[in-house]
Amino acid sequence: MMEKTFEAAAVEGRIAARWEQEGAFRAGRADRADAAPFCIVIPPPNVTGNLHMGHALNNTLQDILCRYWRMKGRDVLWQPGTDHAGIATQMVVERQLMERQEPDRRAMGREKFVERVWAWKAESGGAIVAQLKRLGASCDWSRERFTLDAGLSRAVAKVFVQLHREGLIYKAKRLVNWDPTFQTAISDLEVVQVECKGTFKWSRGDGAPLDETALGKALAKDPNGHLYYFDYPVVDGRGEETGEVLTVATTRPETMLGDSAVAVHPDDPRYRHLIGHKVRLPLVGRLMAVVADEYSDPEMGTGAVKITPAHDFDDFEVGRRHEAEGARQINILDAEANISLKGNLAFFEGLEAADHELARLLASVDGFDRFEARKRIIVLMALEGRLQKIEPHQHMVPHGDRSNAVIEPWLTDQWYVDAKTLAQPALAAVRESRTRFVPRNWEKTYFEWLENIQPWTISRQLWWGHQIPVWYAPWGEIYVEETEETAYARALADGVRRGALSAREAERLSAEPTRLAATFPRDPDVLDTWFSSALWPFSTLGWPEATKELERYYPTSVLVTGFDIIFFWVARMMMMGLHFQHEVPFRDVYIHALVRDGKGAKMSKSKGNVMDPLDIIDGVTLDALIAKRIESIANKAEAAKVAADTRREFPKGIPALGTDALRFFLAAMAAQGRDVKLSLSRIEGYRNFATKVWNASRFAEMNGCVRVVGFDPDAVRAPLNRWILGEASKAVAETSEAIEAFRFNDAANSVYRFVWSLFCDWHLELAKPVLQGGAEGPERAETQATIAYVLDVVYALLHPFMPFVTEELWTIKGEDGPPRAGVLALGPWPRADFAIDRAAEAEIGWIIELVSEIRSVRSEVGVPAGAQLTLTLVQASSSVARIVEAWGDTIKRLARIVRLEFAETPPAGSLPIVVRDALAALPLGGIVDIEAEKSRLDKEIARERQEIAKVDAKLANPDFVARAPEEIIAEHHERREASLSRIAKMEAARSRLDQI
RNA sequence: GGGCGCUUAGCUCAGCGGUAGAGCACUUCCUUGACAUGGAAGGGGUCAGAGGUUCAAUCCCUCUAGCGCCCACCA
Repeated sequence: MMEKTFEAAAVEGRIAARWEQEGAFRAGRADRADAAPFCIVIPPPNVTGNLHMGHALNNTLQDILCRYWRMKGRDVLWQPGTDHAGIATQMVVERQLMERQEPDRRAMGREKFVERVWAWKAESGGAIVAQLKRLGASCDWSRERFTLDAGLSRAVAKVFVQLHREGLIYKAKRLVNWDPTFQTAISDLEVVQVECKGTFKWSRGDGAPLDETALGKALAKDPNGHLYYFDYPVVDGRGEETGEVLTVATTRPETMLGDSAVAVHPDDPRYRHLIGHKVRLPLVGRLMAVVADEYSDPEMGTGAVKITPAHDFDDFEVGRRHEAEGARQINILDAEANISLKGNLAFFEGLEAADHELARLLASVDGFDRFEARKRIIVLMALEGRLQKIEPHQHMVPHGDRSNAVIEPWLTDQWYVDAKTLAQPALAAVRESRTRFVPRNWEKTYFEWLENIQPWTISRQLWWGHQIPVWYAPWGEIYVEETEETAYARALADGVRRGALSAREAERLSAEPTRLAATFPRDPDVLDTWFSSALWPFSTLGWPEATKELERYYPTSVLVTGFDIIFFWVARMMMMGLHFQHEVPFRDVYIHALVRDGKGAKMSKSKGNVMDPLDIIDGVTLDALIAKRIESIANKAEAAKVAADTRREFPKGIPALGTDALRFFLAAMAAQGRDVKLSLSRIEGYRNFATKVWNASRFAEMNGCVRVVGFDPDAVRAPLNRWILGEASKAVAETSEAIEAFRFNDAANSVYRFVWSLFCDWHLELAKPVLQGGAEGPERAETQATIAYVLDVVYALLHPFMPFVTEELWTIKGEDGPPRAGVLALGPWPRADFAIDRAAEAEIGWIIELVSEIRSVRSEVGVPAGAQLTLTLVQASSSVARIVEAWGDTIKRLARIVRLEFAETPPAGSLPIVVRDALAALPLGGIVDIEAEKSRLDKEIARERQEIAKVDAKLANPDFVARAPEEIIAEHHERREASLSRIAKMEAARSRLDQI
C-alpha cells in the first residue's frame, strides 16, 4: 500500500543511488554503441561556488534535455566539471589565511601557497558537485574534470604555445586595467562601470580658502564624482609665463603628475592661438605642448584636456599621435603601492624643474594611496593658486567586478590574445548558422561584441592558475614551450649556439634544477581563468589526445548558459573551438535568463534576498533563513531590515518542497527571453502536482490497474480509453516538440495539463463507474490496463522535469504486472503515434460538457449539494440516447443525478441544459430560486447574443466574405448556428419559467 | 550615445493575426471509498497609449509614455 503523499526527502537519495548503481548516466554505454550521440558540456561552476538559483535553472534545463534525449535512445554525454576560478579561489584561501592569522601568501611563498589552495580544494572544493547531484543532474560523474587537471593543463599549454607560434599570442607594454586590490591586470570584461556623483563644491571666485577638512570628508564619502578645474599657465618661447592660463578640467587630479601635453580641438577658436605654444605644469614645473587633436571635445569641460598617456586609455592614443610634440608616457604608479613615487624622482628624469622645492612638494604625495594623493594634490594646487573650482560631476568610474576597487589604467607588460583574428571564424560560423543562438536575438549581441573586439589581456599576476609556459633567458630570448623540460633543453641548446653558454656550462646547468630555474626564470604570471574555460568543450574530451570521445562527441549538441557569460565564455569557446578543432564547439546555444527574487530584484548577498535552492528542496526555518541572509551584511540597520523583510515574506520559513517541484517550476517559468521571478506559491503548486501524480498512481493501485503483458494501445476498444490514449499521444508530441525547440515552459505546461486536467480530472473520474461499479468484464480489464499504461506514459513524459517522483513511481509500478528491469531514466520515451479517434473524442467531449453544464447549473442556481435530481433528455436523438444509456452511471455519479429520463417536452419548471445539439432538463420546481435561474438564463442569452453580434458584423462585411479563407468563414457560420440554437433552447426555458 | 527587452486578470507570468489563458490569491459550495498538498462552481481583462497595415490586430509596422538590462573612452 502506497503512502498518502510522496515524501521527497526520503526518496531522492535512494533514487539517485539507483541511477548511480545502474550507470544510467554513463556516456558510451555498450547498449548505445550504435546510437546517435547527444552531448552537453556543463558550464563549469567555480570550485569555490555554492549552488544558487542560477545554477538550479541552468542545470535543470540541461538535465531536461539530457534526460529527454537519453530516453529517446541517444548516447548522452553530459560532461561535468568545475573551474579553478583564479581570482575567486585565491581570494577565498587568502581570506582563510588571514582569519586563521597565518602568514599571508607573500610570506608563505608561491609553491607553498599553491599547495595550500590545492589542499583547500581537496577539502571543500567538491561542495558544488554534491549540490548539483541534489538537483538530479544526470551528468556522467565518472568523467568529472577540473580546469587545472593535468590533462586540461596540457591542453592549455599546447594552445598557448601554438597561438604564440602563430603570432596570435604576444606580449606587449600597454595600458591595462589594473586592479589595485588584487594587484593584477584584468580584462575589459572584468571591469564594470559604476556611476559616481559627488556633492562637494568650491570656487576660488568665492574668496573662501579651500577647507581641507571638508574636502577630506567629502572625498572619504565620494572619492569620485567631482570635476576639478586646474589653471595651467601659458609660457612664451623663453619659458616666461605670459599671464594667460589654460584651464583644464579633470576628474583625476592626482594624474596631473603624469601629464605630458594639453589637447585642444583644432577648430576651437578659444584655443587656436595656443596650439604649438607651451604651458607649465604646476607643482612639477614641466613644460608641455598644447597640441591640436580632434579627440578634444569643445563641449566637454573647458574644451582643453590634459593628456596623461600612462594613466588613461584615450590619452594613451593621443600621446601616441603627438609623441613628437613631447606627449609621452609618464608612469606615476608603482606596483606595490597604489600610487607611489617611492621617494625617487626617476620618473621625472630629464624634466626641467626637478629642484628641491619640487622634491619637497612631491614628497608630500609620495607613497600614498591614490585617493590620499588626490587630496594632497588638490590642496597643493589650491595653495599655488592653480585650483579654479571644484564641481560635483556625474561620471562612470571603472571598478573591478570582483574586488569592487576603482580600476587604475596602468602601463605594464602583459600577454595578449589577438582576439580580432580569432573572432573572424567565430563570426562567420554564427552568420552561417553553423551555430545558432536560441533565442535568436542574442546573435546580435554576439556580433556586436566580436566585431568590436579588443585584444584579450590573458596574463594575471596571481598564483592560482595555469602558469604561463614562457621561460626567459639571460640573453633576452624567450622560450615558449609546453613543458619545462623542452623549454630548458631548447634554451640550453640555443645558448650554446649563440655562444652565450659553452657546451660544458650547458651540460652542468642541465644537471642542476635550481640553477636552471634561476637562469631561465619562468614567467610568473598565470592565465585568465577564462582561457582554460574557452577550451572546455574539447579539453574535457581528452584533447590534445585524439580520443574516441573527442571524435564522437565534438561538436557538442547544445550549450545552455546565461546571457551574462556570452562574452566571457561562449564567444571565446567559439574562437578556440574553431581554431583548434576547425569546427564549432556546439550546434545550438540556448541562452536563458536570470532568476530574480519575488519582487524582481536581482538576488545578491549584499541585498540579503538570495534564496538557496537547497532551502526550497529541504525546507528551512525562518530563523535559519534570516541568519543566512544577514550573514554577509555588515551594517546593523540594514541587517535588521533584511530580517524584518524576510519575516514578512516567509513568516513560517520555507516548507520542504522537494527537488522535483523546484525543477518543474524553473522549467515552467523558463519562457524564452524573460527573467524568472521566484514564486514560492508556484513551487508549492508544483509540489502539489507531484502529489497529484502520486495519488493518481495510488488510485490505480487501489483499483487493480496493473500493467498487462503485451498491452496493445492500438487494440483498445472503449471510447473512454481510446480517447485518453489519443490525448496522451498529443501530449507526447507536444512535449517532445517543445523540448526539442527549447520551449521548456510549453513542454512543462503540456505535461501538466495532460496529467491533471485530462487524465486525473476526467479519465480517472469517468472510469470510476467501470472500475468500481462491480461488474467484472472486458471493459473493466481494458480500462485497468489502459490506466496502467497511461501512467507509464505520464511517468516517462514527466521524467525529464520531475525525475525523482517519476522514477519512484515507475519502480513501484514495476512490482506488479510484467517484470521490468533497469530504470525509467533510460527510457523509452513514449509513443506519440496512436490514431486520434474522432468519434471517441466527440463522445467523451459531449459527456464532459454535459457533466460540466449540469454542475454549473446546480451551483449557480444554488441547488443543495445533496439534492436528488432527475435529468430529462428532451427529444433525444438516437445517438444522444445511445451515449446517455452507455454513460448513465457516470453521469449520475459525476453530476449527482439519481434518475435519467427521456421525454418529448421538458417537464414543467425545469432548467435547460444545452450541450451541443442536445437539450436536457433538470426538473427542479420547488428546490430552486426561480429568479436566480431567470437571471442566469438572461446572462447566458446575452452572452450568446453578443457573440452572434460579433460574428454577424464580420459576416456582413463583404471584404471579409470575399477575402478571408473559406474555413474561417465556415467556422463563423457554425459558431453563429450553434449560438442561435443555444439561444432558442434557453429562451424556451426562460418563457416556461415566466409562466410559473 | 548605441543596442536589446518588457508593459495581458489583484499578484507572477504564458499566448501572439481569426471565439483572451495558467498558477497563486479571492467568493460560494463539498471531508463521496486516489488526492483538502484535494474536488466543484464563480467573479475578475477597453491585452500601456496613439496612429498605420490587413477582410480581420493583444499579436505585424511607426510613434509616445513608463520600466529593465547590456555595451561605450569622453575630460
